Amino acid sequence: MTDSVKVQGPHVALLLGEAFERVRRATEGPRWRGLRQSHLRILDTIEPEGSRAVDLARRLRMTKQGAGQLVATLLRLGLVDQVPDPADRRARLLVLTDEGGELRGALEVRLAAIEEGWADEVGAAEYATFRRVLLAIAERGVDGA
Amino acid sequence: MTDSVKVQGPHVALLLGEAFERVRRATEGPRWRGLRQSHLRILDTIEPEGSRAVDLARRLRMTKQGAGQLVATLLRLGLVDQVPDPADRRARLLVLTDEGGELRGALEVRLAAIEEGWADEVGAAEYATFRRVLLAIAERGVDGA
DNA sequence: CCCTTTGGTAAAGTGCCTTGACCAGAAAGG
DNA sequence: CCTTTCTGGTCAAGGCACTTTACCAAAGGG
Repeated sequence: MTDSVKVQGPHVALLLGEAFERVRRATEGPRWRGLRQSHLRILDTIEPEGSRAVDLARRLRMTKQGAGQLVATLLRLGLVDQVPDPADRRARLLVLTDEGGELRGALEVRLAAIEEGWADEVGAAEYATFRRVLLAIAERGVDGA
Repeated sequence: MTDSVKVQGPHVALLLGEAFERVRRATEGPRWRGLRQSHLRILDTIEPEGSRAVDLARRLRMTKQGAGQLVATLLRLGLVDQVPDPADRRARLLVLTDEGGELRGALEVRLAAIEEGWADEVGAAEYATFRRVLLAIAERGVDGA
């Protein structure tokens, strides 16, 4: 029984899109080897023991071909490496190189700094709430989709 | 003096990206004429008195050519119309057709319903906070970008 | 009148991503 | 075993939202 919050102002799609574009701009560009958000997501999703391309694709909700192309770029840049999967001769495990790990670490630091800045502006408690709701939304999504 | 919220879990870029993709999926597809988020943003940005393409481009942070292409699609679909700008003979004002207005209205209704659903799940007060912080982030952005 | 600025268009290219087709190894059934 | 099906991966082609480069025509100020 929500008393109908009667949301106003720009709608969520615009706000989320705008906010996302802000972080995107802050985590792309030459300082990050020119990688796009999708590359960073791949980098971020690779597990310590190594991940198969098809698993990355599934988790990121894209085709294995799409993921394969992003991985190819990361391979070319020397940020990830391929090792044969001992459990399946078809598969290859993707692992971060030292350089890839460093980049991923730098990304985390950068994003943490951004979040700190935001928390400073709106207040720690408010930001904590924001993050909690955002997490819920990201996980559960939209009823009709 | 924020007592250093020490954020954890998936970082903001992932969360915002995921949340945005959710609303995106809920506002695209055949039910919406197959238009993408960028088309809907154009539709949403057109002002009642009519807007010039270059202004839309500026507000949406893209080149006028990019905006022009999206507008061309909307023209072809009969969702917007062009009228000469009385104040500048080079310019043309873009206005919503009845059909375009209806689509925009339907989009607003859909998004409001989504927000209602979220507010129900996390609580009205929490959602209000979420929205306020999101608005602040979307407006102010990131210090270093 | 220049000359610069500005709204718009045209053409070509870029890059993320998709679909479609295919191959090689795996997995399950006789 | 040997088939059938499934699955991890790659190659090739195309879609599509953009961008860059180049241009035209009107505006507007010295």
